[in-house]
Amino acid sequence: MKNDLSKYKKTAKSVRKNQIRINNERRILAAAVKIFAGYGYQGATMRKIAEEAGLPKANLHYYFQTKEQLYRQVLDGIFKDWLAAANTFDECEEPVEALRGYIETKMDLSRKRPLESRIWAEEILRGAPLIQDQLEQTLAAWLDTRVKRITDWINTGTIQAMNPRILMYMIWAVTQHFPDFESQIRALNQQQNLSDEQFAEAKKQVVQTILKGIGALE
Amino acid sequence: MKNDLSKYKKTAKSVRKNQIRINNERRILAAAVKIFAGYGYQGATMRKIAEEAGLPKANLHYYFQTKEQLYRQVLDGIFKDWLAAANTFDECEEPVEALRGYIETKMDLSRKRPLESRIWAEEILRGAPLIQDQLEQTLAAWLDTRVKRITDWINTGTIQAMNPRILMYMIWAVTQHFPDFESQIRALNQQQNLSDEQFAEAKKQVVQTILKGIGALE
DNA sequence: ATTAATCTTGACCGTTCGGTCAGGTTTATT
DNA sequence: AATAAACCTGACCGAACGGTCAAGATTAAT
Repeated sequence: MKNDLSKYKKTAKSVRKNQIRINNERRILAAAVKIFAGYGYQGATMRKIAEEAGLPKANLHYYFQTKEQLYRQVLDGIFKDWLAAANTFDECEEPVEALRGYIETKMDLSRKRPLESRIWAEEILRGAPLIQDQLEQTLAAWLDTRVKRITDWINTGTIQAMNPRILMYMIWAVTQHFPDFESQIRALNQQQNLSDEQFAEAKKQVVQTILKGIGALE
Repeated sequence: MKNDLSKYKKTAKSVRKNQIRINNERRILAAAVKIFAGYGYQGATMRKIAEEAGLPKANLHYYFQTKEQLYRQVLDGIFKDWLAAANTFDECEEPVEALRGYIETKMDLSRKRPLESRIWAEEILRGAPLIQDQLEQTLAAWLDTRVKRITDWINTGTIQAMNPRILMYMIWAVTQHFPDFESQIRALNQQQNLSDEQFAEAKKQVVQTILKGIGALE
């Protein structure tokens, strides 16, 4: 009842009034991303998130009734960004440009938002208890349409025969490896995160290897 | 003091006596792998592990003083298997056979022991708080020698120029993706885990794509 | 100016966590 | 047979968890 937005009268002033709510929800969500990424769902505590957000713990429960609801909203935001990264894939006619654009976009997104990538990875690792439905419906449908496009390319002889699903799994695996296994890569790189130059090199090599690996280059 | 093995007198009988300890430690470790993999370090509880092992909780603390020590032993076991998988890499002279063998061995290991792969992934995801030293020393040294071998191949013109480290990251990413993201793959595969045939196809395509991608095939 | 809605918060609650321990049982040694 | 070492376990502990709530403060509507 407390958080039922429908009771807001939609006057100009009450809409602006929401600014407090909007601001605080944003602060809390940003803090939640940091804490969930750093400690995992179970390791994250409402106390830590409240500290990070600079708000009393009870205030978090005013905007998000439970820890699980807060976590769900974080996951929803990640899922949307995740799917949005596919635009490049759809915009290009040519397989080489479509795949190159998609891989590069995913690499850049992973570089820019590593925390989100790690939250996603942990959720999948735990068996996707909260987003199984979205995976089975939204993501499965998303994948199906891309698989069809790749299959068309194969049938017209534009690229060599292969299983398109496995190709997509490989792309996801490689692009998400850099944020998800950042601490391992850092330990193997003289305790330094990849520099922008190193990351650019990695991106280039990933694109080259995959495109050449499926016979789309040279 | 209780668990100090050094106080065992090394007579024939006392060595056999250890059987109780050996059996129970094995049972507890096996249960710990299941629970840590299913719930993560924080989500796993000593109670759940005790239930899985069929022992009273206090008994776990008799063999492993703390949850963290139990977890460390689980991680150590995984790390050893992880490195042992590299034998194929070292046994072959030819780059194609060495890399193919290594990739296939890693794929098979991931298929056979997905729980261990997930525990490792979660530890890295959390920033490798307990195994940073091993990564920076043992694993870094391990990687260096393999990088040298690949560099030799490049210098002798056996394979094309590339960054060997990034190649290894890609191999790790792809091989570990299948167990780590199993629930995602399942959701995209009609709610069915990959069959043996599907997995064999994936293994073949992964090997082909990477080897061809670095110019080692055709 | 008054009322109502929204927001804020310290104090508190029941539950579960990792871990302890005393005292009993089983196994090995002599 | 007696002693000692190793093993077992129900009951318990303080700490930390997610979540609640009443009462006050702030903001919006009239």
